[in-house]
Amino acid sequence: MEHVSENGRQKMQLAENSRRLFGIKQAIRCTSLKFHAGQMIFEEGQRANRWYEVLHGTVRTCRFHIDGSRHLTGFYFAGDVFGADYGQYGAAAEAVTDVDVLCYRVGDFSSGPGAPPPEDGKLSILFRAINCAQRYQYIMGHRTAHERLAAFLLCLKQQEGRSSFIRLPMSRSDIADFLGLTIHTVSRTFTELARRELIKIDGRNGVFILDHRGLCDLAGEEDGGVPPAIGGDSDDYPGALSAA
Amino acid sequence: MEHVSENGRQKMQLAENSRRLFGIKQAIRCTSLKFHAGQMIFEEGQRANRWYEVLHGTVRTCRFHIDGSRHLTGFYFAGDVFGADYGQYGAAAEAVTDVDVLCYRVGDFSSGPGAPPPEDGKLSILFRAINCAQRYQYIMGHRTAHERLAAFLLCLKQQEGRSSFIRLPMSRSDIADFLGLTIHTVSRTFTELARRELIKIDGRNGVFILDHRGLCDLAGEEDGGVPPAIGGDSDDYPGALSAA
DNA sequence: CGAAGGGTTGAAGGAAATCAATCCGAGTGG
DNA sequence: CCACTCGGATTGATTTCCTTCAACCCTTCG
Repeated sequence: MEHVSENGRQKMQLAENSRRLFGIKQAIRCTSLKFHAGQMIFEEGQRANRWYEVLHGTVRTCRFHIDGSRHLTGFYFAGDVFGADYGQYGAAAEAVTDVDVLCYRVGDFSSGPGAPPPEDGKLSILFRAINCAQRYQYIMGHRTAHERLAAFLLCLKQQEGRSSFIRLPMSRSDIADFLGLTIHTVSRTFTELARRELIKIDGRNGVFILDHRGLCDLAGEEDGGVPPAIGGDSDDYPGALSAA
Repeated sequence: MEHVSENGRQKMQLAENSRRLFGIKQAIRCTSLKFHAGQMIFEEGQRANRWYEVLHGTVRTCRFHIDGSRHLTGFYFAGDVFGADYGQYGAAAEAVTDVDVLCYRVGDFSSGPGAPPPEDGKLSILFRAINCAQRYQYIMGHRTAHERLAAFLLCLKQQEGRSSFIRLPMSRSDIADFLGLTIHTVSRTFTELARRELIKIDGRNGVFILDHRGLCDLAGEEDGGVPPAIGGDSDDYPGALSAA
């Protein structure tokens, strides 16, 4: 796991080519953008008000743990879509090579005569599905069994609300097959977390979170699974230089 | 990793409650279904013509390697959405507990006056995003470095088309942070795969696939990353008993 | 030419898989 | 009621694999 000291965020230099593509792209307004290798496209935690389609080149999405270690959640090539997050971006996006992308605005997607507001529309269902997938991608990014199980429990706790009790409807075998571990390691790790008084095991199908903060530390997270909002709420492209 | 001999697919017993929810669910037709713990909701490879929202209970999605080992790609609780795949389901869905779900038909989603066909509509962009996420979830389900790298290369090969040459625009460090390994292990594994004559390394940014079949075996896959279509193409609910 | 960054390779230590045994609770039947 | 079985879960001992630490190679660039 590499420790990346500073994401060299060079001056953004993008050739803007805004237009409406009637017929070709179903009348969704999209903007053609260019990024150079290494450039940041959006940051983790920013409001997710755009998403992107790769036309040419390679893009990576990445998250950082509090210890500085980096985890890439995906590579995107020509034809792939990235950044379709719900609410805020769960990972930053950076250009691996020089890239050309199409940038769609979320508002334009679901707007139209009589269209529901974007937050409540039918599209939100799909965004929620994407968020589910990314939530789990994130857990798998953790290296050790302790970190994975801690992240998993924090993820479940989010579902449960504020209660310190977490129901575990699935078997140890399910948890193991999900986290990419064996039931032995899962069981041992549960025991170990209980020994450290981070959790208290309540039968087969439940645990109490005793030390939420400790679990977060172990999982390498700031808080209970949701990355903190660090980006601004501006609707304009952050730091973009309009080449108009 | 558990070896599941047979997915006891009991007689499906679902209380159907078809209706149109105008106003509440944006006029999308959805059906309320019930499944008992352990029941299959849909199979891997089936045509993905429905997706689901959990109302109550827990659902898991899983894939099987050719060696019989199982990998769960996600758990879904009340409010979560699953099955929103593009083309065919990338993983089977099973009820962990007794569950109530809402079942949406893909066709009904994007249909309407003047709507584009579902395969080509703007919604397909979001489905593709979901597929991207799931593709990578699958890779992370592999246990050893050999399996992960093999699955990763096969995934890239899919992008490249039929050529046996794969471009690797990203650094070893990127690959490591993506696969949850160190650059040392990645480098060693590349060398080892080359020694076994499964691949041939071509500089830093390219490899040739010498033994596609061998890589598939190593990755535990049937073919180059895409699960084979095993399900039928019927638009009706497979094996469902209408409780009308 | 020398420095720097990415990549490869070797040796040693540690974490998880594997092999194996035991425990525990639920369900069953005597 | 108790013995028995069965599946899931826990725990211990050993092996395997990956990480870590370290050194070195190669290419690029000033």
